[in-house]
Amino acid sequence: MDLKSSFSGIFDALLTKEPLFKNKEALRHSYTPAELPHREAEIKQLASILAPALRFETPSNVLIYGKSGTGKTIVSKFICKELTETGNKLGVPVSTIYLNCEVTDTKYRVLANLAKEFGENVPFTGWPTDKVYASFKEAVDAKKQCIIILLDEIDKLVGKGGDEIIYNLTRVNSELQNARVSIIGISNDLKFTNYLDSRIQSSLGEEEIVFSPYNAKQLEDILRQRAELAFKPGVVGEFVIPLCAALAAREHGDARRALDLLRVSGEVAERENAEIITEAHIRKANEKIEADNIVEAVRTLPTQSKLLLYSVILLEEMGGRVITTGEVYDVYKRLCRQLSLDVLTQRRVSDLISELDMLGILNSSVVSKGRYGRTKEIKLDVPPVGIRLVLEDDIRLKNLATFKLPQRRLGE
DNA sequence: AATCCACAGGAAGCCCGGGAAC
DNA sequence: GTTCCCGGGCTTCCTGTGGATT
Repeated sequence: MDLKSSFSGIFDALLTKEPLFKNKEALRHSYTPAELPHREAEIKQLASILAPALRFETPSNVLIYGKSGTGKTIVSKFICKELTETGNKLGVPVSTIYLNCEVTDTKYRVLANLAKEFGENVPFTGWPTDKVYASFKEAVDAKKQCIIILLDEIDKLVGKGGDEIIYNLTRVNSELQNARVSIIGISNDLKFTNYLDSRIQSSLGEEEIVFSPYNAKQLEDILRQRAELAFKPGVVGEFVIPLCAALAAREHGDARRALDLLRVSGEVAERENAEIITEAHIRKANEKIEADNIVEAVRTLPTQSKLLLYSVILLEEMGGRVITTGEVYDVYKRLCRQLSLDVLTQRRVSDLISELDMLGILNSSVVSKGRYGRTKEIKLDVPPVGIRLVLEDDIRLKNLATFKLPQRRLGE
């Protein structure tokens, strides 16, 4: 086989091929368009709450609710940017800090990050939390200024001692001489406040804004605006945007999902050397996104969870009865021995199974089988064959491909 | 009605690695 | 070096439980 002749210039061909996009960035989540359609009311509301900062009064704390992809983050960031800029123009020092609590999900980390924003040198671990707090306060209070702290995904903080932080931050003003601090909390979880201490509830939720999901029509407008920027003219047919919008609307009106869908559709079409996006491309893109999400979720699982998942797959492949925690644990123990890995306790395994359930990889429900005890009934929620391959791709699990479960004893 | 299975799932605390301070 | 703090994964110990079976 003559590799050289058949493949030389392979990149040339790919480069000269005319792409359908003119600016793919416009479809990314990080892209902030000049206008945010269907969020005018929320923008106005948030702006009026924060406006006092420009008169050097402390704005109320705000809680913003809404499901993912409803524009909470983008609107808040947008307002904060405007606020800082206006502040600069007027000579009023306003600074805003954005923190995503999914990453910084403990009180220490939140404080450390905040302190760092103000130039304090705080190690990412090591100090007592009080000290970090003190250092943060000192840095903030160094000059007369208004500070708005944007805590995204604030719901991720509760239960990890993060409530304490929220409480401290909402009352830090009483300990400050010069600066003023306000908090904007952004939560995906509508019932978030239920888990909070009532003292925090009242101080954090002085103002509340709810972002409702976009409907299909609104998603269309958003997509249209972005498609205009992202694609070359004539690429996006009449039906493309309504279809993408409709598919995304089924996922609780998630604009991010809609944008992903549009982008991936374009990529699929491009790869097939098509000149316009067709319905088939969109359907394919939709499946691809779903599959990619699962694969990514499985691939990044910790080893023990992978092993558990593998156990479930083996049991499922044997067919027959429903799978219970005890059975999974048995198989899991064998796999561990085979790979000479530590065996976790059943208690821990039970938690791991629940985690897999939350990730949507498994489906587990607690059932009582009367005399035969109470257990979780476990079902796989992903295609077994594909996922099995993903798991076997992990170096640590390589040897599993040859592992065989002993046949079940007869009569059982 | 009482029993009892096969776990669920809460509470507390251990251990470890990372790091600072002394 | 020793001693302290933090967070995360994990174990130990525990109490709770729905309903088939006795």
